[in-house]
Amino acid sequence: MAQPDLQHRILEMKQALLDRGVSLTPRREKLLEVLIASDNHPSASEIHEGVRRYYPGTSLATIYNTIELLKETGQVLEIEFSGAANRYDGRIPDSHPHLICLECERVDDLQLPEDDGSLGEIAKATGYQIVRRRTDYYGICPECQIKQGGAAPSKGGDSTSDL
Amino acid sequence: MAQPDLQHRILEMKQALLDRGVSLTPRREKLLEVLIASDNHPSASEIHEGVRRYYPGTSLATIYNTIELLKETGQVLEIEFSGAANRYDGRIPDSHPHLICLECERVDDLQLPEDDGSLGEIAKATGYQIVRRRTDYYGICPECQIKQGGAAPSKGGDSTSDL
DNA sequence: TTAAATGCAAATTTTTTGCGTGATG
DNA sequence: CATCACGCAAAAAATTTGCATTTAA
Repeated sequence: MAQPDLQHRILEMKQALLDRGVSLTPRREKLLEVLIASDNHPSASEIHEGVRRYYPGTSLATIYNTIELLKETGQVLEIEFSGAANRYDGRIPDSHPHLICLECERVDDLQLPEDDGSLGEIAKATGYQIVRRRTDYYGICPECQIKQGGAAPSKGGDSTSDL
Repeated sequence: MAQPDLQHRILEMKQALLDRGVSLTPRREKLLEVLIASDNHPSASEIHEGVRRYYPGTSLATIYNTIELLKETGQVLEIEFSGAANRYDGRIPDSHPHLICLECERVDDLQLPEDDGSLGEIAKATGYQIVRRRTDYYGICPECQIKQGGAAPSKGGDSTSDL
């Protein structure tokens, strides 16, 4: 759970905060730990609960406040949702695609590389100055497929091509 | 403004609603018109204002209600945002990429084709049953670049490769 | 006349903000 | 002692829901 690269990420984030001139309070350090330890892109509320186990008095506003600092320093990727709470990716803070389960709301990283070359082409074709890309794949995760009574996901089942 | 294909889209949407068994009330017909007439992916509130010009008593709840029907019949694409209102694409209701201006919040369709073949590969690689994809490019639109005092967008300027 | 459509207002949810207090360098 | 961190509570904003009424097939 405390893999070396995850520890390294925590150090990176701490350094980024220090470089920005803010102080590393115990609550903030704990927040970084909780964020990085989570396997599933936690929401602000989930981070709050995690921090509260160690600092029960912590308020949600402080969580949002610190997340804002992390966003400003490029140390966390905010995955925005409309009806639901936003989710945060501290392990890989740069834009990358995600898989989102419509059933259980889990968010997984997608490891396949994106075609970054197309960004330049799109800028050229549209005149937009492009800052970042968001790509999400919405579907049903393997666990939820099983729960729904379907056969095993079988790694290559019939993917709907509904889009 | 009332291009033939746009008229056709309205007819398609009406038929889809009828097929679903709901009635085409005047308010709903006007909503379709407003949605399709808008060049810039209107929000529920903007649609509301448009409908209100003809039916002043219309409530926002009715707008949301009808949008929900359109979503259920696959006749509108909802582009969700966290801090801001969701936007709706009735002209092209199937998943396709969008360009979103961080400055003025305009939303443009991106015409470049997406690689749909990769959906199957991703399903195979992850076990997810994939339903749809969302791809958004966030940046600064040509107009806002000019307003910000930069040189003309020049169709191919330095696109930031920040992501 | 039965069910659907609608307006209105309240409720929900997430995130932000204002203000006062306390810790810290 | 001046600033930053923080808790608390209120505010904001978008969307949903409950309920009563009107409309319409």
